[in-house]
Amino acid sequence: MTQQPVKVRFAPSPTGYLHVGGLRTALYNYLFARKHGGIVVLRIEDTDRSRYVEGAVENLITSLEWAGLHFDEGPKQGGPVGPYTQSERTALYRDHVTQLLDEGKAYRCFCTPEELEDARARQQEERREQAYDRRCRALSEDDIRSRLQTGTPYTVRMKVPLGGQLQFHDLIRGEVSVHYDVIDDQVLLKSDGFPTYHLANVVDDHHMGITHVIRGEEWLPSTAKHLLLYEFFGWNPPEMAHLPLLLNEDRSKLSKRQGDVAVEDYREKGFLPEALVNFVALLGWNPGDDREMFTLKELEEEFSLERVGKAGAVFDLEKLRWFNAQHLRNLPASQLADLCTRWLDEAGIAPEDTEKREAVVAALGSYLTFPADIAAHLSALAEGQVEISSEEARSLLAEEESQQVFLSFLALAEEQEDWTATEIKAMIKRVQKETGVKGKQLFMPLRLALTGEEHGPDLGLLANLIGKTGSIARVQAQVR
RNA sequence: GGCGCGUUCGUCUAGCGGUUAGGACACGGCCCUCUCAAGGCUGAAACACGGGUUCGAUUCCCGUACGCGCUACCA
Repeated sequence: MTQQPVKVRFAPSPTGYLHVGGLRTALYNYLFARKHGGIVVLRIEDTDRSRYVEGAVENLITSLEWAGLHFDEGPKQGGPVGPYTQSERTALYRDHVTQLLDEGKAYRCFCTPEELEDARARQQEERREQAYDRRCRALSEDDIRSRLQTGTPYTVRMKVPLGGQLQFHDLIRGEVSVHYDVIDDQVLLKSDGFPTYHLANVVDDHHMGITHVIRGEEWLPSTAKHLLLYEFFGWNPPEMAHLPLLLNEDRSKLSKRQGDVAVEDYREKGFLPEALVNFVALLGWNPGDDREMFTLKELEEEFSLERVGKAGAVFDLEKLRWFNAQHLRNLPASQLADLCTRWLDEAGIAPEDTEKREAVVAALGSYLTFPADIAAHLSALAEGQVEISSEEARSLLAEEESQQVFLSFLALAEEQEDWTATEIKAMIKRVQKETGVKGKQLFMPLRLALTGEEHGPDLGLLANLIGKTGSIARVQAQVR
């Protein structure tokens, strides 16, 4: 492997959305490139025409950019080795197939999908190994010519050596060896003229100058085929690094059936890109110490493939929620207010009153896992009267002691000049002195009268946010 | 069925021959506190199993079990 500038790629197929596993693969590629001052390219692997999904590429790019992952080269921004969409590179693949055919390293296969299907079913039934029987590998020249003349559709398969084994070094797994006799004569060119993944990824990685292939573990078994192709073409293969899989709770490969897998699903649910990236980065990688909170920038400096583990990782939604709450809390008040803008508007807190909006989110920040959670806490601060729904609360408010507290509070509040949280706290202290009521008996009636809730942030803070007039009106409303 | 890869608390993980096996999420307790969150402290909780190698294995080697992946004219 020659020492050249690092160049990696994230090569998803446009199936409609970005899978969180794909996000992690993209992230690791991105981090590896950034760490080594290299280049990261986005390549679209759309060689399966039957799976074409409208708008999928745009969606993919939107999700990647939302996560903060920006590519140096790709279908949108172009680059020196484009195009970056495989369906636009078919001529290149055909040329390489022709070369292989000419050199006797590949052959035409005229078997129909039905025949292959039958053969497979039979092997399955007899519980034998499932592999193509290579019947077309031995076709005579005449045979091939006559079939071509009648226009019989065909595929092109690679001629895998009949014996021996191939060993390679994986940056994550170490030495891996595979025997040739268990490798199928893989189809390289489909009968519709499009290449399979196996051919296209090798041809593209080579021509795009990819130095490190970082991809999911599901590709490990076919890596031998890919390496064989490099050999056929006389090319230097890139370094290989196969990432452990992301798993469902039952430890199967993370799939749609068992929950959300699309990045956009998480986005819609109120997860922050910072949180999702942080969480997913730690699914398979760790910094070697106890740190867990990372920004993308920090990850760019810390990441290394050496610290990527080998075993699959269960996607634990509970921990992701925790990361979200942490990142939400780390946000400056202005940003948090922006995220909560919809609910602040609904609560009637004027958009121009940025000071109040930021004070509100600062007071409520530690209660939130998602921005939307703020709605549940805002009713206490909204305009108008509060509603006391529980019977228990109503009877507490009616108690003689509570009524004394209210009267004392009202008298002092009228004279109160400054309505800051600390002043209000001091004032409540005076209520305590006057009435002799303290602790829970003092605060709970006030809290209920002011907010209608029995739980919430510091009462001084809340009364400040409700304002002097509002506070007095609310307490007044509870006086018999 | 074949092949490959993997296996430390429920989950994410640290550990790279000698540790009271550490941290985080979740869970329990305590503290803080008017309350609820947050925060602090704390508790319970793991080396899949069997053989080697070694003075000594969670760590190295081999088997077994289990799990997962691949086995398409899908990626």
